[in-house]
Amino acid sequence: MSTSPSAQGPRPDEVSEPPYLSGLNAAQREAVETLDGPVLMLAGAGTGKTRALTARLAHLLLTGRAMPGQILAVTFTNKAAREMKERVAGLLGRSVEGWWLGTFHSLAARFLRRYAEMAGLQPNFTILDPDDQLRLMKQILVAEGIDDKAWPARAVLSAVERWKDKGLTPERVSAGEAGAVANGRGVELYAAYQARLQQLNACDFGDLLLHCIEIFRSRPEVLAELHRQFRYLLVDEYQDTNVAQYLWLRLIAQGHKNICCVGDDDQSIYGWRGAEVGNILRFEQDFPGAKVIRLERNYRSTPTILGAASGLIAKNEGRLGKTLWTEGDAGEHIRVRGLWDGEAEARFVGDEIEALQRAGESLGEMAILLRTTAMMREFEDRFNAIGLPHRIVGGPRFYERLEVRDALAYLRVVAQPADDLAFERIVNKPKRGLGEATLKQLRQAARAQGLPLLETARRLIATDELKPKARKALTDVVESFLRWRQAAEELPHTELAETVLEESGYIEMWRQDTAIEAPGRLENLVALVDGMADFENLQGFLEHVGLVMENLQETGGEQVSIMTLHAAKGLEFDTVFLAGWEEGLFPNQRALDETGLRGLEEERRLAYVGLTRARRRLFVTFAANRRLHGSWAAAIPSRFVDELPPEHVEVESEQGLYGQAAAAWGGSFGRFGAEEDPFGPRRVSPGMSRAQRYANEFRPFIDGTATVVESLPAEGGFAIGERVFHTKFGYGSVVRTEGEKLTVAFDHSGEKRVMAAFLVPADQAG
DNA sequence: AGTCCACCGTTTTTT
DNA sequence: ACGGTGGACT
Repeated sequence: MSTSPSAQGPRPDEVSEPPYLSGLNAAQREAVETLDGPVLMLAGAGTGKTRALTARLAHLLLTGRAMPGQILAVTFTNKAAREMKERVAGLLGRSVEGWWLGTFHSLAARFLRRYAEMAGLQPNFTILDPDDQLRLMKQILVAEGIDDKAWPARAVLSAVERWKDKGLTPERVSAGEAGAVANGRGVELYAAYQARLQQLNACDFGDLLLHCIEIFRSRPEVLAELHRQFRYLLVDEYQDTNVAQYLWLRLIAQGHKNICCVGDDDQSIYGWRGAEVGNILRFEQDFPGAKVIRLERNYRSTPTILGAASGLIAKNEGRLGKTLWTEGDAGEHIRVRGLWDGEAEARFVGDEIEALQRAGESLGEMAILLRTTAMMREFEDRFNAIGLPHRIVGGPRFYERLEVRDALAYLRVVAQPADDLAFERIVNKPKRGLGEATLKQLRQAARAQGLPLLETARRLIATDELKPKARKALTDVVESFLRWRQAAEELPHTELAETVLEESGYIEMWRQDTAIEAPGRLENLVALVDGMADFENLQGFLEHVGLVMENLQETGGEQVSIMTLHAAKGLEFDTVFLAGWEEGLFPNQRALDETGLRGLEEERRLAYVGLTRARRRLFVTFAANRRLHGSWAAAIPSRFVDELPPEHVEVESEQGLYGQAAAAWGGSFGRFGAEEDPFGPRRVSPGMSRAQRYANEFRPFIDGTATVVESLPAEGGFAIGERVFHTKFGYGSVVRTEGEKLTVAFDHSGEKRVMAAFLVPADQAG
C-alpha cells in the first residue's frame, strides 16, 4: 500500500490520520490509497463504494498528488456527479473548484466546444434531444424514399445509435452489420443523417463522444494536451459503459495510466442501450498491471436479503464473482406472495404499507420497484383510493414536456438561427396559417440554396413567390426573430425569454386554451424562465438543457416511492416491494426473445439490483392474472421466484388460487416440500428442471398466451346457460355466443368476452 | 388549413 | 386500454 510522500508527510498514525480514512475497512482503504496505475474497484451492492470513491478523491487532493484541474471524474448521471461533488466537499470541509467532474456526455461536450471546428462544427452547436433526432431521421427517410412501414425511423435511429455506442462512424460500420438495416441502406442513411446534423450545426448524444474519439485519434497534439492535463481518472458505474465510452476513456488514460474504474458486473442493466458488461470483465486485459480490489462487505442489508440476492445472481454465468457478506441478525424472511391479479397485488401492497406505517415505519423508507412503467398505474390508483402518499420517480421529465420544448425551440432559433428543427417546430405555434404547403415551399428553397430555413424565409418574403397570407405571416415570424436576436445582445437572457414567449403569442396560446392541463403548462413555462436565472447566459442555459434532461422534482415529505427497477439503481430503502414477478413480465419476454440467454441474465441482474435495494424488509409478489395491452393473460410465477434460496423465503399463497395452473405445472411455486404441498402430489418427475417442465407444459401460456390459443379452431359449440370453466376466470355460465366468441358470466370475475378455445365444460374441469 | 377517426404498437432510459 | 400518428375529410 503506497502512501504519498508529500503534503501529509509520513504515513499518519491512527490518531492523526485524516478523517476520511477513519472507519474504512481494509479493502476500502486499499481502494483509497492505491493511487497509481490502473485499479478496478469491484464494489458489490451496499459495500460503501461511494464512500471509498469520495475518500479517494479527497485523498488525491489532500496529499497534493493532484490539483483539482488534473482529475477527470466520470459518472453516469448528473445526480451522481452532484452527490459526489457534495460529498467530497463535505470530506474536505470546502468545495472544490476547477475539477472535471461530470457525466461522460457533459465532459465530452466540454471538450467538443473547445475543439468544435475539428469536427466540422461551430462552438455554439446544438445538442439534439431524442425527439429532434427522431424527426430528423424521419426527414431523412422521406428524402431517401425509404418505406417507413418496413423501416420506421425509430428502428433506423436505434441502429445508428447502437453503431455510435460502438464508436463506429459511417465509414467504420462493417458491411455485415449494415446489411441488416433498411435493406442494406443503413450506412447510407447513417451518413445522410450525419451530414444533415453538420448542416444544422448540431450533434446528438452519441456524437459528443464519437466526435471526441475521432479528434483524439486524428489529432495527436490534442490528445497530448489532455494527457498533460489529466493525471488521474476516475470512472463510476463502469459496468454500464459502452464501447464508445471505453474508447474515449482509454485514449485519455493512455497518458498516465492512473485510471480507477468502479463498478459491479452483477449490476449491469443497460445492455439494451449499448452498455457492454465485457468492458468490466476485460478490464485486466485492457489495462495491464491492473490491480483489482474487491469490496465485499455489505453494510446495507440483512444476511437474509443478501443471501437471497447472492443465491439468485449465482445462476448467472460469466461473472467476475464476489462473495458478499454481512454481519448481524438474519432479519426477517423475504415474504413471497401470490395474488389473484394486479389489483389484488396493489391492494396487498397498500395494506402492508399501512400496517408498517401503523407500526411506526416511515413512508419515505418504502419503495415499490417494478419492471415496467405500465405497472405503475395499478399502484397509483390503489394508493389514491386509500389516500396513501406516494410519488412516481422517473416519469415524464421537465425538459421533455411539449410546452417546455416549444419554448426552448424559440430560444434555440434565437441562439442558433441555423437550427432548422427548432424553427420547424415553432414556425406555426401558435397557429399562424403557415401550414404544410408553405413549409414545403420553404424547405425546397432552403435545400436549393443550401441555407437554413430562417435565412431562406428572410429572402423568400422579399419575393412574390408565396401566397399573400403566408407571406404576411412569415414576414412576421422573420422580423420577430431578427428583433429578438437584436434584443439578445442587450437584454438579460431571462428577460429575453419572457419577451420572446410573450411577443410570439406562445404564452397567449396557452392562456386561451381551456384544456385542463393548460394552467399547468403555463406554470412550467414560468418555471423554465425562473430556472434560466441560474445560468450566466442563454448559451450556457441551452447547454445545460441539452445535457440534463432530469426532473426538477425535489418533493420532500413522507411518501412511498414507486419506480422502475432501472430507476432504483443506487438507491436504498428499509422496505422494498418487488411486484410483478411473473414469467413474460419479469423476466421480460421481449428481452428473452431478442437476446436470449444474455437477455435472461440481464433480467436476473435486474432482479438482483431490486433485491439489494432493501435494507431490512423485502416483499416479492406476483399475480395469477395480469391485464396486459387491454386483454387478460394468465401468468405463472417468475422463475426468479424459484431461484430465491428457500431458506430465506416465506411463501404465502392464497388458498386454491392457482388450482388449475399450479396442478398442471407441478403444484408448487417452489417452496413447498412434497408433504406440505397444498396442491397435492406433483405430476411431473421431480428430476425435471423447472425450465424443462415449463418448456413442456407451459410454452403456449407463456409466449403469447392469447395469440397462440386464439388461433386454434373453436372446439365445439357451447350452449347458452351452459356451465363452463376458464383457466383464468374460473367457473361461469355462458350468456351469449357469436361464433367462437362467447360472453360468459363468471362466478368471481363478472361478465367477460372470451374465446371458446379457452373454455371447457365445467364437468370436465379439474 | 385544420379536425377527426382508424390504426398501430406497446421494456427498461441517461445523456 | 391507451396514446400517438397518419390519412381522409371538411
